[in-house]
Amino acid sequence: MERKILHVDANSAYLSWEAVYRLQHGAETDLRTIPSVVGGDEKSRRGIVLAKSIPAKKYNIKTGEALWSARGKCPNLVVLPPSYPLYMSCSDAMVRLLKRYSPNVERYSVDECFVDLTGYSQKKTAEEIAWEIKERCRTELGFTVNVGLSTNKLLAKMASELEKPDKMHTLYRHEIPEKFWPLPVRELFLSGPRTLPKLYKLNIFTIGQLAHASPDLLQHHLKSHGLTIWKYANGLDDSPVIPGERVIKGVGNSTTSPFDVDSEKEALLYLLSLTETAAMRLRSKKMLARVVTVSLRDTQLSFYSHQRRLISPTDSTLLLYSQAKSLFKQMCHKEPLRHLGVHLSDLVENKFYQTSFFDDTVVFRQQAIDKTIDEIRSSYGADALVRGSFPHSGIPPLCGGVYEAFPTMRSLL
DNA sequence: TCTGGGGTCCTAGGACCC
DNA sequence: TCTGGGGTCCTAGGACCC
Repeated sequence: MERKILHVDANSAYLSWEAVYRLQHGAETDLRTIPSVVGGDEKSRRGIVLAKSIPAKKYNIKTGEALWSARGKCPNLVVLPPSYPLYMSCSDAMVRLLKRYSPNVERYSVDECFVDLTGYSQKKTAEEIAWEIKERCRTELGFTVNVGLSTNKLLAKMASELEKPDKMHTLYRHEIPEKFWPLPVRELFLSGPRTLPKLYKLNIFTIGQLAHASPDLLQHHLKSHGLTIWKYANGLDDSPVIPGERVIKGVGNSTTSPFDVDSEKEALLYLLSLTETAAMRLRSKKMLARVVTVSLRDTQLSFYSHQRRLISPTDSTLLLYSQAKSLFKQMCHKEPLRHLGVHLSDLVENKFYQTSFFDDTVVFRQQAIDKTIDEIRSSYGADALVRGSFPHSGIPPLCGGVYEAFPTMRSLL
């Protein structure tokens, strides 16, 4: 049976949500009507554009661009700091609205959802539902969305991007030659900045040209990725809409330091801080990690990473930190550091290991300490308990800190 | 006066085994 | 004497998404 899949995408999500919130709290100007962006804090070197208004887009301001560069393009640009809890509640409201049409709602990211309407649209057509969702987001939630409708996730997602904002479009198979193939190939999902030059070299500039290229040729030049985007260009995708919480593959934390980190002492404090939050998230998900990765970015913006596979998986902050520490020492970088990260992966549920593997009393004691620390922090706040090495170090004791706040994303559909 | 932070998946090459 | 070949696991790095 042909599926009916919707892709719902909040327009300029962070910025729209800020605008709606501020209007509801007495603001007179709608931020969506003036050149404005949501951006990170420049003083701590996080100064990039996270979301932009449509007027800001007209100044050629791009997401991810440095704020100083954006101000160069538009001197009276309004810059707002991000407020992530607000975005999460807006995202939740959107998901709740969508679940009134089908239980099969997949939160793809904080501002994008897929809905599988197959079997849930008896009274109205899928087109009518898509239109109604778009209207209700605007009238009931106060922000506009784009809705794409097709028979698979890829085409639904591409349909939602055909025209913005506040639009509903279909992209059914028979519409592919007319609506999809004339688009520049850079518009295609998974055609990123590294792939495009390779496609241009093969004289592929539109999605249609990619669709008609030889899959063998593409595979030869782009490996499996070539075949993936060839399928996408032909509108082929059979990935399912997966409702509910996704099984997490890894948890990581990384941070840009406000100052260049040029001493091992400071670097290790950062790694402890990052490990602490990553391990807390790991424990809150009742998982253990088998692989620890340390990543570094130096002031030249070069990126390095080292990882290590552990003999047995663990969720202990101090065990994970001792691995991070030894990985860091092994990396013996030279340049001052700008950015540090700790990532925990190859996760397993901790119920399998909890009782049988650890008969080591040191490990038991460590688990008890971690549990107590987690409980104190969840009852009295994250800063209720701080390791003694952090005060006056200039380094926050719990870096990252986005605990359960954000939904995870899938890099593939 | 310097481009965040959270993810997922893929690939090449080396180690090691039989 | 002059080193096969297939498979698996591990690691570092790359690419992409929002």
